[in-house]
Amino acid sequence: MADKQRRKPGETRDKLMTAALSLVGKGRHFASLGIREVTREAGIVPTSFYRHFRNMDDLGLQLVDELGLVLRKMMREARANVLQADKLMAESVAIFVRHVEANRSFFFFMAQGLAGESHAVQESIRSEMRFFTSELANDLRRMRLVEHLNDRDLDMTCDLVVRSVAFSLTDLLGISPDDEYQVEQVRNRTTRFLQLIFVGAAHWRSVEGS
Amino acid sequence: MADKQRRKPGETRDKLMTAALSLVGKGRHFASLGIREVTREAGIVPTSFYRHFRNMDDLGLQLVDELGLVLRKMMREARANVLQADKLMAESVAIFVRHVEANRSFFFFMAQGLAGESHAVQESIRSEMRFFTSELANDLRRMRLVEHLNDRDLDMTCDLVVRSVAFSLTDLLGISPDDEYQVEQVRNRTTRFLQLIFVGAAHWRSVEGS
DNA sequence: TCTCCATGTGTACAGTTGTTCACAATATGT
DNA sequence: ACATATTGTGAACAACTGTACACATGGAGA
Repeated sequence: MADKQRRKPGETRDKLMTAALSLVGKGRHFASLGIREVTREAGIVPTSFYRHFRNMDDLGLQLVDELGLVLRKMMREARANVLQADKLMAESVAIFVRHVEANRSFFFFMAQGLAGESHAVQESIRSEMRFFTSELANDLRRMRLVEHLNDRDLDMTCDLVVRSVAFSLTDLLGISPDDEYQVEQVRNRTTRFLQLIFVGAAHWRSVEGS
Repeated sequence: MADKQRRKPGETRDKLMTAALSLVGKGRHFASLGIREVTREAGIVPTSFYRHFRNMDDLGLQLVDELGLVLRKMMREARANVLQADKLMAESVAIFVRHVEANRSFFFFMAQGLAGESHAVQESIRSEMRFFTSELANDLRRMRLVEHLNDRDLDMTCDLVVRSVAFSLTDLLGISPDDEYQVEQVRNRTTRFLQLIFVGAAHWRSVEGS
């Protein structure tokens, strides 16, 4: 296959991606990063960059792919740990916050890419979010918590949920991860957002005709 | 006062801000703009930049101020035109979309600044959103549409509304403003988001204790 | 009217950028 | 074990960057 890797499978490649991510994590904006800057951070000579990426946009796209893995891991953990329905939202939010803190740079990158980056990166992130939305819809359907909603309305609900959580990401990244008080604030607010949305979903049919 | 202006009150200053905004409107990210680039676009010599701004971050902050004016104008129009409660949300969303199309570059800048920009710009935009949220809460209170909610819950609801609309901004900016079909899609989806939220708000008390 | 000061210009410079090219090292397939 | 394709290196380049300085200009307050 075209997938047989180089001698050490993408060691420098990883170093470059990690370096870019690290710069983003330090507050730099991905759009303002240059090739030389990234290679410098990675401890690599600038020319080597081109062995792995065509340009910075290319690197961005590959970062989105890795971001996808992070998101999937998060989803898996949520599926495994969120069992009883009553704590569903609070726990999901807690898991989300934990993953954000564990992969801060990745989520920085995601938040930045959502608005304004190279159109390709933007579309990829949006696509990841759509995937997340549809998986969430599947889960909810399976848990039989929303049987009165048709597919379209369920999808809308999940879309709104994912968006709200994604927006909370902005809050979360704006505060220090050590400021447990503020983190708790974000957790609570996000949880209440979700509760509000689901209260709306529970009573949605009754006003659908209006 | 310290406000007595230069001979022509901030003509070049405006040219620089407009130039930066125009570049952002063309797809560039604000964080990646340079002084020379902006002055070139404005038809000004690079050195002149320093007569008006200390650096690009400074210019960004002043752009946020102008953005505030745009938002206030939008709010005023909404207040004047949204009269009957039944069309409230659809009409508000329509007004929002119209303003975005009329000031595309400004909203591009806002969407970019929400995540990642200089911390000061980010905080300013967030502050604008908070202001918007509290004004919305005041209006709803005055219209007596949400009398069963206490202040805290009303504020949460409005917060979620503003966030949802702000996220729709991302959708809106991702499509061509001429693609009326897609714009209509965004309008409809956003409206349904708001309806879902308000259905939730209407039934909120009943589950508050849970 | 004269003077001052905010504003705009031109030149200059050292540092950085993206990218090319020829070359060195090395793991892989045979 | 050898040839080859893949990966890393160093030097080089022209283009661009932010910023400093000395200077021109013209409106406002006296």
